[in-house]
Amino acid sequence: MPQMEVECLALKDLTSPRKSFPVDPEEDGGQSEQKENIYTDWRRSTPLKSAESAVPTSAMNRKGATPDLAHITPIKPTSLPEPWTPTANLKMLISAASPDIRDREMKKVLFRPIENEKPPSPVTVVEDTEIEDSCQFEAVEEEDDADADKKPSRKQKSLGLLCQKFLALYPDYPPPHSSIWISLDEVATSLGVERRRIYDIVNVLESLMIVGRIAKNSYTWYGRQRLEATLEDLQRRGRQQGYHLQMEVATEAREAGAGREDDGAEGDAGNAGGNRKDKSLRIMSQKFVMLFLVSKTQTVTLDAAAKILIEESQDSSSHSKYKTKVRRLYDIANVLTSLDLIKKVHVREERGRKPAFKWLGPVEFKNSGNAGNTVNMAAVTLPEATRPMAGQDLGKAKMARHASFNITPTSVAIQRQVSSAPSSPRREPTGLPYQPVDYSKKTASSNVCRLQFRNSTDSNRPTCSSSSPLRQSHPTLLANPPHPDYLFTHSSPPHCLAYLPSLSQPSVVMLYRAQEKPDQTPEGQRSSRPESDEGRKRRREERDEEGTAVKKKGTSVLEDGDEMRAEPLGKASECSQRGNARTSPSHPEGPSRAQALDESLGGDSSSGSEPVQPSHYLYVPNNAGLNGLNFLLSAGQPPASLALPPSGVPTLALPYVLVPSAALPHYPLVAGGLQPQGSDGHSNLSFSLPAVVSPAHFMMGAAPYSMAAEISRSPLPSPTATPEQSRLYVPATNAPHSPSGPRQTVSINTPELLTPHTPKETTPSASKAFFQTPGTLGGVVSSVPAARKRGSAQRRLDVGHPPTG
DNA sequence: ACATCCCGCCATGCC
DNA sequence: GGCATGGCGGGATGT
Repeated sequence: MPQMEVECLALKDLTSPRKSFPVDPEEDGGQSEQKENIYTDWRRSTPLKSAESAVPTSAMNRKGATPDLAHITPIKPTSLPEPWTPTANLKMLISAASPDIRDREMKKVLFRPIENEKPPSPVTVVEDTEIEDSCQFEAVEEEDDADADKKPSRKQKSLGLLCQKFLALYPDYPPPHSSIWISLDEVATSLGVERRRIYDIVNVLESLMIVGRIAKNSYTWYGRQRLEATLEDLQRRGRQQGYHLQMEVATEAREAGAGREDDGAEGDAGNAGGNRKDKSLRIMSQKFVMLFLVSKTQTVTLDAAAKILIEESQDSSSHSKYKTKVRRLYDIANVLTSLDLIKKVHVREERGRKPAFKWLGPVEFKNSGNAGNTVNMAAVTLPEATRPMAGQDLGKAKMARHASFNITPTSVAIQRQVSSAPSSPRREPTGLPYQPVDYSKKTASSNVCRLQFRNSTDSNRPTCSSSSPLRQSHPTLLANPPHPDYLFTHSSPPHCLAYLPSLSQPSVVMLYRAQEKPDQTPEGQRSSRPESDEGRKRRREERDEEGTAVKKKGTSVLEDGDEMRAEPLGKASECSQRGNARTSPSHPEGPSRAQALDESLGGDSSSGSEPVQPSHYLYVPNNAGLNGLNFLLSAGQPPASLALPPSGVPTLALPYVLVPSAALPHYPLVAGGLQPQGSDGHSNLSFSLPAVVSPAHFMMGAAPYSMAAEISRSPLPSPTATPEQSRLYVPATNAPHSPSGPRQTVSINTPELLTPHTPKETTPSASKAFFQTPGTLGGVVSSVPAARKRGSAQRRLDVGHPPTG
């Protein structure tokens, strides 16, 4: 049974011998709270998006598995030959795959999108940077294999890239109840970077509640579920703090306004001024975001931000402070850029241009009432327990900790308790909710998350995001399945059809009827999708475009220093273009994946919504095991609906059919190899499938995270499977690669075929390189491991004492 | 020359 | 004192 279920957990768990998680959620919670380390098992299980497919590498299991150790920060790495890394399996798989292909794909993928999109556009002016940036991120990894090793360029090591890799490891919208644990140490190892870097990323992510700190070395991944609520909250706080005024002022003269900003808050107020925390990147990140959210133009120059954030009060230090601040802002900006929340632009001034960042995220929140948003976002999806922030409550509480935020505690910042030293586990009443609890339960059974289908009709949107019909229909993972047996449950009558009793194998079958079009408007659909990679990418593209446009305009428009002015234009344009995304209250985030998908597919994106055929999705169990799985495709929905992210990122919630290779014939696929049968029910896949037939499995569309996990976990007998799987799991990175111009169809990889083409798949994640920071890791993932790199300090220490285990 | 920002020293704070 | 965090800024890299 356990096997069957979809797990949220990482493959590791699976792989690891002791996957079972003994811990009860509650228990943990209690104890663990106190002890950071307690979370032992959990941590281990950090599920990565990337999922390593379960490689037979039991060996891979984390360090030996000493439970204790495990949960504890793996400080001294026992040098195991291979430390378990979240991505280890993946890497292995990848490795298995031909490197050549990988590389090729990677490159293609990485580079293309951006290039394609932008190239034509004349816009050179302002944007350039943007492009560059994006390129940076995207460009990365591949090299590693070959030459990169030698010399990872600086860009390859950039925080932004690293962040993307990090993000790629986890789903944007994890199933509500599922908790995804993140072990900083593991992540650092898997990404091949030193912890210090991870802290930078995590701090920023934490500021947006994308992750939450649980204990030392342990974080929980929330993904973007709470993001909107968090942003809303930040916006509110920003206004309360008068940032908007400052922004205005700052632009022109930082004069007056500047002084008062929160700095005061920071510095003095409660914070005890001295706390480091006050200066924390986390807080700075929130403030920085606030600036965008309150800015009319939503464009903030680095300079202005730095000034505002600095207590200007101090002249003396100001200069050095300024520099430092700017440096930090770059760090933050890199992370935010990776999240697609901002993009770099330049504001023109007389003298020249000033670096600035433009907010790409949602600005308007539907429910102005904070609660509202949150509700949508988090609340709905998340079970109460989970619902994190929905309430500001939590947030407030958390926020309260920081003096800086005294004003309005917002949920947003999850403040780890300040007090909590690094080590202290902060446990918030609700904050953590998800994680442990359900999880453990599941885990007991084997940590499995079950998929649940929701009806579109249901009001609630499925998780996080907007309500898109698709999304709704999509299965989501449930933390607590009513029954262990069921893999899927359908929440609402309408669509969800069947759930399968637990099958012994990973194979699952699900039938589901597609609903007709959801009530929702097309937009809704789009928006619905929490933006995942695709969405983001999409947005990104759009933005770029708009940006371009804007810039063009902007160029003229922008005047010195006024970022703001520029903004308006941009905004307008944006609105027009993709109004939904941003503006639309409901979908602040942007076009949904579906849309993206559509577009990418070439299908009518616009229509995207439309045609939902009465689809039902089949999920075919594969007794055979993963090997058996060949396909996952959505039967009913229009291709468009399938959101295959260009990037290959898995969309979490798409309905699919999983068909065994044998079965394929039965299902008409239009795509590539398949014949278009088209019988209605089964839609044809418009995307091209490479070789559909391939026995190997391929998965179309991203599987829900959980699913992926599931699959992955299943033992893959055949090596072949692995590579693919890996792909499947491949998380979508953030948009780094936007779909290249052409919509790529869904790329399905056949195992053997792996090839190609489909850049999407190839998402960076695929390549191991992707995960590793160039340079850092030796070729092998594990390499790092032995000793995670210690901070310099530690290193020093180490020098004295070699790390013991 | 200037913009970025990696790297890692070292402070902070908890145990 | 050990360790986890993370502030900070020198100096390297990119353009």
